[in-house]
Amino acid sequence: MARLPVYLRCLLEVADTKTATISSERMAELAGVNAAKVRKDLSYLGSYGTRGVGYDVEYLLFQISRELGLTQDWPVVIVGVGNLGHALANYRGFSARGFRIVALVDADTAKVGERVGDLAVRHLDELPDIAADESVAIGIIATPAAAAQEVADRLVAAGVTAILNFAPAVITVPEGVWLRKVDLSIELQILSFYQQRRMGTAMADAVLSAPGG
Amino acid sequence: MARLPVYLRCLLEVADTKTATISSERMAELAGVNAAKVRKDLSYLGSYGTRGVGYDVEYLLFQISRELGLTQDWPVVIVGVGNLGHALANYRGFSARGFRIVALVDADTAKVGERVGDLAVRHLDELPDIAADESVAIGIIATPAAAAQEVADRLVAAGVTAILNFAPAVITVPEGVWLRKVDLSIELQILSFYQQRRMGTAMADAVLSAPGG
DNA sequence: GCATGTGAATAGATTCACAGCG
DNA sequence: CGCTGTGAATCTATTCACATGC
Repeated sequence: MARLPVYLRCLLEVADTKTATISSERMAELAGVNAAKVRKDLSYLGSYGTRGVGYDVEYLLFQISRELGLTQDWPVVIVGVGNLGHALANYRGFSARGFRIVALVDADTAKVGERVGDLAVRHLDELPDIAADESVAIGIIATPAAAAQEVADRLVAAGVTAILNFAPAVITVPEGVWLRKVDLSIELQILSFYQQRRMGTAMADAVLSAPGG
Repeated sequence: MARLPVYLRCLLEVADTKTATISSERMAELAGVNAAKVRKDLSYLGSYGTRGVGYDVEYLLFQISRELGLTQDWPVVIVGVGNLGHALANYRGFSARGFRIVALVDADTAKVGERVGDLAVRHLDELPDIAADESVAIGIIATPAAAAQEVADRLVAAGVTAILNFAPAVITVPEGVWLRKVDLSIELQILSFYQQRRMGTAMADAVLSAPGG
């Protein structure tokens, strides 16, 4: 369920305000979804609500954290230390949720040794050692598109079983390895698509409402 | 249709290899989806394929570009010039698709004047002027979560009708404004969720297959 | 013959509406 | 009485399977 992390964030905000319980309706408002959806989603975790009252904020926080595996910390390696790799390495949202960046690697020897925050960039060839030493569970690909598939293959070979791909390329991984992708350019193209359609209809409307149209 | 940009990218790659036509099956392979889905998606644009042959690569490229509104360029403003804002400002994938970053703005006066690539950071208060002068169509929010809603309100007030939100917060916009969000931390949490479940089942399997289990 | 385009079938997600419980 | 939990209804997306046309 891709919405659990959103609920988690909402609950953390609510917990700050010393609110003890929350209704599905209030939660839906905060999360920007339908109340029935909230209840159905939460019911998959078990019956953690109280009828007539709502959900206990602290208890639900714990249950969702546990379900998402956030009660343990996950060592993460970032491959590709360009602009995006830098930004991801410094992104506070990761550490706030128990994701610990344990290594930055790059294929470019010129970048090896460069310091980013607490870490020094290491070479891609060291990936197997790093993965083994640090028990890396998640790999982030922040390389150019052309390198993405090879990097994915190397991550898998090193034993990494979950990959987040920021490179604008479709990559394939073996059965049993989880893969998610974020394509920044695609997000803008989707917005462009809607803007484009708006203009199409705006023009059509203008024509239709024009005198004599 | 969120898959059109993926098809576009695949077609661009194929076009580089001087291939004149492409079948839905080959396209599906490149895009990592089902062939029937490709055909159904493309059929919404019109009947641009030839039975027994496939799709003309150049023609389809043009049709998809047009549908996505990529035949014109879209002025984009980025709000928030932290690590992520920097990375987005330098991201080549945007300009490659006709998205032109025309301004970087930040609420922090200490950042105003700082140069990032060709642009100097301007103050958030200048947003209405910038939006009007540059006909900004798309705004990108790369601020901390706490500032996101106010920035969105300001973008809307300045006439921006499409917003891409990178801040980890649910924001609301008026009817007629398109909003998409990318939450980096949520993507990792989803992977964590699957890893967590894998461990759960791995343990269950281990127990079940243990001698006497 | 071969690959598209598309109705029909299926699967999945969302919403409704209300029974059940505190 | 209020709010959860959930079966049923609805809507949307995906896949199948084949008629259609080059």
